[in-house]
Amino acid sequence: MYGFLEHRLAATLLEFLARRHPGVSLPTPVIEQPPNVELGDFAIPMFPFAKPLRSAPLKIAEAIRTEIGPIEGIAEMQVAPPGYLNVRIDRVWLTARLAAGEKAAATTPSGKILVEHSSINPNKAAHIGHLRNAILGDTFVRLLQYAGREVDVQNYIDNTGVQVADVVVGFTHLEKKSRAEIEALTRQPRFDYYCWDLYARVSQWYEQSTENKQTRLHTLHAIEDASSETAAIADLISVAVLRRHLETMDRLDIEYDFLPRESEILHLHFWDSAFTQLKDSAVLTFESAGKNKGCWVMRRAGAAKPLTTAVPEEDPDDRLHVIEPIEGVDIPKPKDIAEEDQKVIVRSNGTVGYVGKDIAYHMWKFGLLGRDFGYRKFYRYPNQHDCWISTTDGEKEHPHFGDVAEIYNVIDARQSEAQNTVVEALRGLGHNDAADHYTHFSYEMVALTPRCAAELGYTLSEEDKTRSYIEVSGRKGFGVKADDLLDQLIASAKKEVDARHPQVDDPERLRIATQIAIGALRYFMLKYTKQSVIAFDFKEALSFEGETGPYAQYAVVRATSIFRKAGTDPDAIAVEFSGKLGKDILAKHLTAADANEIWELWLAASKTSYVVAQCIATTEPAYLAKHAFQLAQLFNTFYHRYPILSESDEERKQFLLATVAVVRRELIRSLAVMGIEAPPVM
RNA sequence: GGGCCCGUAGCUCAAGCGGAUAGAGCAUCGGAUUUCUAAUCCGAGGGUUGCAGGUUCGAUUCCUGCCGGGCCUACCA
Repeated sequence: MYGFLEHRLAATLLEFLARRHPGVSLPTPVIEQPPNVELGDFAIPMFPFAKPLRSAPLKIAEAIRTEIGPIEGIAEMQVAPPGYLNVRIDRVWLTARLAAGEKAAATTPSGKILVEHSSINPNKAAHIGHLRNAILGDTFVRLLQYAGREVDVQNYIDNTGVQVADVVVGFTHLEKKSRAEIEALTRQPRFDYYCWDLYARVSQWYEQSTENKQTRLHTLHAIEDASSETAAIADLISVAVLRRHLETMDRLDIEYDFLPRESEILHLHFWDSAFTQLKDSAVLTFESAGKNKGCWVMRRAGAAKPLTTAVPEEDPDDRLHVIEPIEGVDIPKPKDIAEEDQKVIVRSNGTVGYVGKDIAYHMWKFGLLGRDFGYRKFYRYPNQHDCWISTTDGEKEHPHFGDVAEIYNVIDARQSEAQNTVVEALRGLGHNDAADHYTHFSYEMVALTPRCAAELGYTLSEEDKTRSYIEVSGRKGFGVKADDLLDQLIASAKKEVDARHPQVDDPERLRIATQIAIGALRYFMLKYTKQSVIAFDFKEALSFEGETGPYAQYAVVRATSIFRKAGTDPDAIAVEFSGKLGKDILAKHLTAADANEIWELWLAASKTSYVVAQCIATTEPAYLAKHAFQLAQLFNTFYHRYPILSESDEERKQFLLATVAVVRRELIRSLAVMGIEAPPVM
């Protein structure tokens, strides 16, 4: 509603100025909100018009005010020094519509959108870094759906890389387990935790001898042969861990539609198809000499001349790659600088790297590959929604995945180089339209504060102690597991609920505590802007007070309890106010002496769709978190200042109730987009 | 070396395309509960927006140069 009015105001203003000053090129008016409601609801700085119109800002504002004529939804305009045109919304116009529950005007019909998120390597338990990814991704999905878009959610499973091989090595070489024994272990409730520890042990074991390290290579090769025992074990492990990840994310109401796996990209020869096209269009070139001799390479944009002295040992930690220096390992400096402008896609031994497979996968996403996955049902959510997985020979009947016009990849900022390579490959193939609709939804990592690391029992170097944060490391088993954090949050919330509501039965108390825990966690991950590194701290994450999910949930609970006490239905009351009688009451109470404070609530409540649109345009869900918090904050202040049920003026009481009803509805909607439910009591 | 990101109150973070007096939460201190139950509210203190220039009516925001920190830069995934 708010955005609709803003848009109308801007358009009318520009049209007016263009008519009044034909032939003058004018800047787009900036529309913002004045510092306080006393001044109005929109503020338009006139300074940018001063030069082109060769007139003083105040004079322009005055001319607009007196000459522009009536605009539907706008009540009046005022000129304010040093050069603003302040605009007041027609309060009855807006509130009556808002009470009716209208959402923003329908978006222009457009195709399906594919969102890829989570993409956790299926070799160990999910940790807080994965939570940020999944929560950002899932919230973005909900934002798109709120705006009326159709969305497919995909979770890319990298099940053939070294990270899975490492855990296989752990089972077969460290623990000397048979396939049957491993299979029995996969049925443990938290098999992913077992793998978490084992993965860390394997990394240490590799460092003990070069012989041990050889095992990794042999295992990796064995996995590539789909008919081998090792491949069967790898599949057993990765599928079991994947199932655990789905369960963990389901605790947070995060669901997927399709799980494309790297094994199928390999076995269904996606790469062959992509490779042919990439060669034909000369995106890839063969190196016959030099450092990259025998490789197929891509030229890299804005490339680098590394001066690396210390370093690299891989830790292929999902799509969130962590690279850690290994002491005593010295890598020679690259000599030929020109070769550093190249990105190796196919190695000299003929095997294709990760980026190559990603290029093929993205060609498939846009329907440009000419091949498709096989599909079978893999996981059914409690709400009967099916999640599909890729296979080589699937079911005949399946939904149509891929082949979309627009995609979003929720992937850590550390991967932007790789993401750019994929986009450039698409451009090189002539698919500029696809490249233009490829969005890397980039965000910063979650790290641990030194204090948090110490709490987890890790001993830190003196250098680490001085850092503001320390990266998590799957390879070292250094991090906070997602399920552990959730368990801790639930336990903490449960204690409070138990103390406050002894009359409620225990299963219900647990249900409420779980909703609060999810609210706290999801809000925590959303309140930071994407480009901010979250330095994870238990104290902050476990907080239920102040700018938190439970604070907003509590506002809804309070609002709900007013209606329960009053014995009325909030939505019915709101709708009544869109009628003639309601409008009369609104007109009376919104223009009263103390009306500004209550009007602020209505105004804030009118912004949900506007904020959602902003979140989508900027791929920044944090704005919605802020919106929900502000609504809750305004409501809490209002709640304290205005006793509602004891209001003696019946008409005013209805007005206050309508205010609560609308704010409550918008708060519930906003929280729902963040995947947060308000419990019945708190 | 090159690319991307960050530096704002004691701490953690905000600040729509450059706009009016730089805002929240936490922490600290002082208040509010016969009420729609305080996971709440009210108030106070706390800022040379890393430093130095530049652009202009106006800069936390844009440009340049420093200082400090992070990530990326591999025939790993």
